[in-house]
Amino acid sequence: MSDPAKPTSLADRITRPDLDASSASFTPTASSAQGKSTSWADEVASPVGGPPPLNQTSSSLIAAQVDGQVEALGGSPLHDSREPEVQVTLSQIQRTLGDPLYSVGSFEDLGISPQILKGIFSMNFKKPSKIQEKALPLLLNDPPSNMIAQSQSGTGKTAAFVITVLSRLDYSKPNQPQALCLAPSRELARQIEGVVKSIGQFVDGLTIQAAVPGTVERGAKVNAMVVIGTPGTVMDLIKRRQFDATQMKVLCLDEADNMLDQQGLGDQCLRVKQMMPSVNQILLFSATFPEGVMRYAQQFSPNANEIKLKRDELTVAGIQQMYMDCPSDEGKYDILARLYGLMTVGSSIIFVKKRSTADRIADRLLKDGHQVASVHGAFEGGERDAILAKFRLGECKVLITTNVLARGIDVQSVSMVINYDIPMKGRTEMDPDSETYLHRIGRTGRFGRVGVSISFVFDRKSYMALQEIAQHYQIDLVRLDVEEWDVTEATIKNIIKSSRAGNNLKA
DNA sequence: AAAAAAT
Repeated sequence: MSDPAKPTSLADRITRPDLDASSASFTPTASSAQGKSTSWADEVASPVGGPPPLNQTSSSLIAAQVDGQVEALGGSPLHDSREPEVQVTLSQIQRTLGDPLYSVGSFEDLGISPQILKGIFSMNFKKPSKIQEKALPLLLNDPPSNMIAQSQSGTGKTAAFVITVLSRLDYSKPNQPQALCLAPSRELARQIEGVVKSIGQFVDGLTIQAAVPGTVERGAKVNAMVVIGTPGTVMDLIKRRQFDATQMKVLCLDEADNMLDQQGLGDQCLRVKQMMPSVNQILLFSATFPEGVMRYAQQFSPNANEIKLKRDELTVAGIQQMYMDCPSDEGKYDILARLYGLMTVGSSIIFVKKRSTADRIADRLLKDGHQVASVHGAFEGGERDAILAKFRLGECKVLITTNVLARGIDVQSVSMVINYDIPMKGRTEMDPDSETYLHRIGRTGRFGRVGVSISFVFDRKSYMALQEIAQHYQIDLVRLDVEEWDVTEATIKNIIKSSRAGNNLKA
């Protein structure tokens, strides 16, 4: 699409066939439209063959938008009017059973036990979120039916399946594993374990156990009613006969698209499922279900009721998505260091691609006098638990990590997420990873709060990757200008302050 | 490349 009749230096540099500035999802800033900045990203965004880009974003506008969002939250961040409508598809079986497809207005209407209800309210849940009000009647209906449920990050998927699991247990068999939840990382499994403990704290006789590396001694038995684990460890324990899975009733995969898609993980999940002959309810939950994986998911969880979202309904409105273009790959570090002050207003997570980058950046920030921690798969299990515990407590406010923490982790004080490296699929580095992007930024803006995500781009490839992600979700990203640091800083600060106000609403 | 299992 670049015009060969106009072989400008710009066109030479950016041979970009499908970029049309008029349809680009990026929102250029004032400086780019004025041609003031010389950044290559501006050049990409400026007309190659199309009309000049619109110029509508200013920091004051951003601040106003964010203020409006905080306003819209009202008194309850748990009840977010911005959540999109979900599309519910009933399985054939469900249709013949009559129509349980109503929304409950309150947790009391679900008919769950008073003990579980007490646990729900003790977690400060007041009303069911959109996904909860749609999914729970189907999940709790008898006989049990399978479910594939999609909902945005931070809208209460975990609580939905935990309530279901607790409602399915036979409390006369305290030493018999009856429900299994699997997650793609140790940290997420631990977190779910915590939610089960919280919601189940008033349930008499409930037993809960984590099955992640290092939690089950060799030769010891897994004999809790609810087991939460990672696939490898669980498979291992079943094979060694430390874990009797024969009476298992409910199998739940959190981050199901990741669990079924990823080579290795998918195999392990399938094998675990095959070792559980009496399972009668298979639950798959995620914020993302790419089409290819969805088909496999439907095989894994046959005849499931489905709750789906459209692609452009996946992003959470409370997350202000921004980007910053950096002078070079190495130049990203200086920008990051300059952002440190803002990162500690709330808590922040910095995502990088490689473990080695996480180590390198963490070391350098520490040397430069900044307090940060890093965590990734090379750390020993106990150490990983300890670092995350510190982060949750706010004792450590800046965490540098890999995709290990991209999914599911719920730390409500996180007001900023930085994509130091844009997430990419595969080894070839050609495919932007839209799903991982969405999950990463979903670490902030949870349960109706506001947050900021800043993605670093530094060359044509990284810019185009981000551009593609923005187009995938049909969203605008706001450009932060390195040249106008004061404005940039004020803009971010404004949003983060709103985020903290949002937190206070909960109290 | 990272993750998830150890061996």
